[in-house]
Amino acid sequence: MAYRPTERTEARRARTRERIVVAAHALIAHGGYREASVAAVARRAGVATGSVYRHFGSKAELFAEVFRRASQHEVDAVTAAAGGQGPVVDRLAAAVQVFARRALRGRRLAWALIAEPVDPAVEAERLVFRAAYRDAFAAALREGVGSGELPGQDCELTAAAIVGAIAEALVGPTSPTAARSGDEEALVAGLTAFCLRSVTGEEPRHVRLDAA
Amino acid sequence: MAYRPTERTEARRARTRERIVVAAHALIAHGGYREASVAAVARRAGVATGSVYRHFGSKAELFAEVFRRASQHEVDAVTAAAGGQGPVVDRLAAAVQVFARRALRGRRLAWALIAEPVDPAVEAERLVFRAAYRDAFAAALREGVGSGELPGQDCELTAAAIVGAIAEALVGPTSPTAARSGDEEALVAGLTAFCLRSVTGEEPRHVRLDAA
DNA sequence: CCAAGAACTGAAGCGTGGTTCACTTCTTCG
DNA sequence: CGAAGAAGTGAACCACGCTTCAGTTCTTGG
Repeated sequence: MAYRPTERTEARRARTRERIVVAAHALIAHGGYREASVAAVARRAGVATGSVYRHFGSKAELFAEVFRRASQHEVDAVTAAAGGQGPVVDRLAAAVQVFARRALRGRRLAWALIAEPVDPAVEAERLVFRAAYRDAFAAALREGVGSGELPGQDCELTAAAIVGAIAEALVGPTSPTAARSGDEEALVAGLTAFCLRSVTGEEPRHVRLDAA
Repeated sequence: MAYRPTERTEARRARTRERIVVAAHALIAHGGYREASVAAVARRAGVATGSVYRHFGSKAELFAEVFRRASQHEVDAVTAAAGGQGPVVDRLAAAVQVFARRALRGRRLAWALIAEPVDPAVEAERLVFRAAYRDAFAAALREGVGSGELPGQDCELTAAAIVGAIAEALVGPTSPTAARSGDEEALVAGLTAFCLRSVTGEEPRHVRLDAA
């Protein structure tokens, strides 16, 4: 025998792998899934297309890792904001704002993470990602309901609805013009107000309709 | 000259076209965009694949029409519910419930209409569709704010957020288990409560954070 | 019935983009 | 240095599904 992988070569290998992930991330953040073909990723990473398959079994596997990393980063920020020590309402407001500001800062990436069409393997990562967001909100909500700071409600449902509301308002196709114009702070403020009303508001009596 | 299209043949042509649209709709409602290949649509409609192109310039054109029809149907129902005569709060509740119940009844179709990846031409139809939903809610909200029934708020933003919240809770990947278990009425009730709180609730004072 | 022309057919064409693989280059160690 | 074997290369391959089109069938008016 003659050649055995050594620390040096493994480090180089790891660095190449990293370059591929970074390149894929950059391409997704710029032009979404569409722009991030395997060939383009390889070109940007400075390797041959075939080399991508030395590090990842498939395109989906590569993208799953990119999603996992990017989403972890985002979720950590929101979870931290929601999980502090102050009043629950303040923490929820902070979490909404962190979510919204970060999404607005990197809108293309946010869309890719939240809504852009991806193949099933990557979709599975997204599910984890969105569930983590939901859980961050749900945990704070449960705490608030438990301590009496918030009225009784289905915390999981409220949390999911909040995630959907933010996503729609920020990156959805019906995003109000404010999301595209410069007034991002107004949008964030409005969204915060919406979310706080939705968790603290009293449900008014209303007619229950049976018609569908 | 000899052959001129007559009423009879035009009627047949229209019927064939209709069968194609219906077939595409059925396939989408069953298995989404994926299952609705041109070949499958043609097979189900009882025509050759090539014949589809006698009626539609492209697959996207066909699907745009299918989306337009299906979405119009849904939006009409929501708009009617939101646009009645009673108190705004009741109408909003009714609109949410109509939206939710219909989506739950045909979940696969709802997903296709609301969230499933489609190509740009169809996406344009979806934009119209979601905007119409938003507008139905926004109109009622503006009325409520105008009459003093609801507290002041950015009605467009609230409406978009409500659409997002419903979509996420019903068909999104973070949809709570209730959406999959049998207890759909509880889900609808919870969602209604969320939406009403979000439009009627008082925004509590909270610390405005500057950190992103 | 026949000619003209429209509708229909379905197999072949084609573009796209992920994946493979025979070959080259590089690294290690006796 | 030279053999062994891993990493890297990129052109060719291939699957998939929309689209086309030459040939066929159907409908109409003379």
